[in-house]
Amino acid sequence: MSSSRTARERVRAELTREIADVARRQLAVDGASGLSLRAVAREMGMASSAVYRYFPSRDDLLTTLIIDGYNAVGEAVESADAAVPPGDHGGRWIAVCHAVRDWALAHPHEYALLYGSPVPGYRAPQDTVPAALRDTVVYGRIISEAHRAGALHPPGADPPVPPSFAGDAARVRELMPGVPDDVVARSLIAWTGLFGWVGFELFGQFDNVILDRATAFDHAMRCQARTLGLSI
Amino acid sequence: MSSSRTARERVRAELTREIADVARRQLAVDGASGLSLRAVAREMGMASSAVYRYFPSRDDLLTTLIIDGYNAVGEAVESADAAVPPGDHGGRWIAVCHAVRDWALAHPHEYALLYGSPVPGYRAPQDTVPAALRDTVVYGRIISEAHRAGALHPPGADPPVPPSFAGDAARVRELMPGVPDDVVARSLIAWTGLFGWVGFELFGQFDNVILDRATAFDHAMRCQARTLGLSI
DNA sequence: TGTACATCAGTGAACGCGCGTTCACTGATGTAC
DNA sequence: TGTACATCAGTGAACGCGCGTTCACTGATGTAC
Repeated sequence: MSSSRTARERVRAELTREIADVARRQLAVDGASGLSLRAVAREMGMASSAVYRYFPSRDDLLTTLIIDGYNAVGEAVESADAAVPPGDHGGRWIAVCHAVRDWALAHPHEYALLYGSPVPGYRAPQDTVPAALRDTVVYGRIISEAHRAGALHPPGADPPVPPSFAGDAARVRELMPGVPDDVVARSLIAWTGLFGWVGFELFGQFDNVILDRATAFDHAMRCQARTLGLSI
Repeated sequence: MSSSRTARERVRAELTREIADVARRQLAVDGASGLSLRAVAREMGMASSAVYRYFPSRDDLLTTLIIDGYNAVGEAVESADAAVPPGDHGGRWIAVCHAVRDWALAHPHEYALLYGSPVPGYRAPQDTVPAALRDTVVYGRIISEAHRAGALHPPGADPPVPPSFAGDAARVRELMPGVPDDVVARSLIAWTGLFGWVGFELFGQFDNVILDRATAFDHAMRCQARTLGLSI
């Protein structure tokens, strides 16, 4: 009977999800290298060997968590972007910035797993790539649309783009169609600046120095918008 | 005899240093969470318990590595800065950027230890703070001197600095005396942008996208210089 | 609808490993008279 | 200068722990006739 077959499969899918959830909770407490299959099994109330019915190894579990994490950031960024009128490109940028930071503050260990030091001994498979690009796609769309709308007015001339940058610019341009090389360069700077700021805040570099972090962050990202040529 | 006393003390100091060196080498291979006192002892050819004569715990060893790491970056940044004429503030900024990136590429795991996700279960003591600020001090001096020399000409007006930023700006200003709040804000952006870029490059976010990394980095930091108002 | 068989989930014991840290000890090095 | 004593470095065994992964197994669930 096909309905009972899907019943078994549904249970399986649910348990798989539950294991990932438990693992994510442990990740949130102990960090990536503290994640262990045995601890997950313990919390699930099952034998450690049983987990292997669902994930063939610890690394596979980790890969799942990474993909889920990228998707979670991606979703947060997508809905933050969608909540702003499409023509308000500066507002969309700011919304995306706050979405990234808010998610990072809410899930620090998960953020560290995605954007921090790589887990020793673990090499991410290519499966993570599409999920990893989800937030970047949104960002690219904002820049691309702003450019097409003629809404980018950077305050000054950048140094001339070196010709050898062309190849990299072309690859990045797949995410922001129609945008010239100098805008690509500026966009990269703003994007890495966003994650650099969030990383500094999260990993302790701002301790005892920057205290009113929401204010500083918001202002910094508004400055970035200005530099990008977006009006806010 | 005081000379023999210092002889013993010299041996002790040397062994302490050697243990740290071995640990640093292992850190470079396995990353921070792969560092173990037992493995260090093994490579030193001594009993694992003997290491406790030199470092009271694994965390103390880690603290030493962190402090040494910050000092190494600091030194690299200091000498890069010193190699450029003091009046060439833009050149000094670029030199500092490359010093940070070069050091990071040469010591990726150590960089991750300093600027990446914190090691789970380890809390850095306050002893690391002065070393951690060494590179920042150099940066602050460049900005401060450029400002005093009237060499900062940012290309456009930033959004107005929110009044609640004043406290944080004052704290940062201890590292860059005499600099107004808006310059402080821009400086923070460029600084976090530098580390954000290096982090992206080191932790794999640029894989398959940015390939000619030296070119892209150099150009990006030159753009940052322009945004800061430095001439290059 | 009922029965024989195949598939799958979960168990529990085991393998082999490495870790941080403690502790009583042996020798060697330094100190005081 | 020589001897008795104190300090220190280093040993090796042990404690107690947790880990990833394998494997032969028991039952339960699903399938085919």
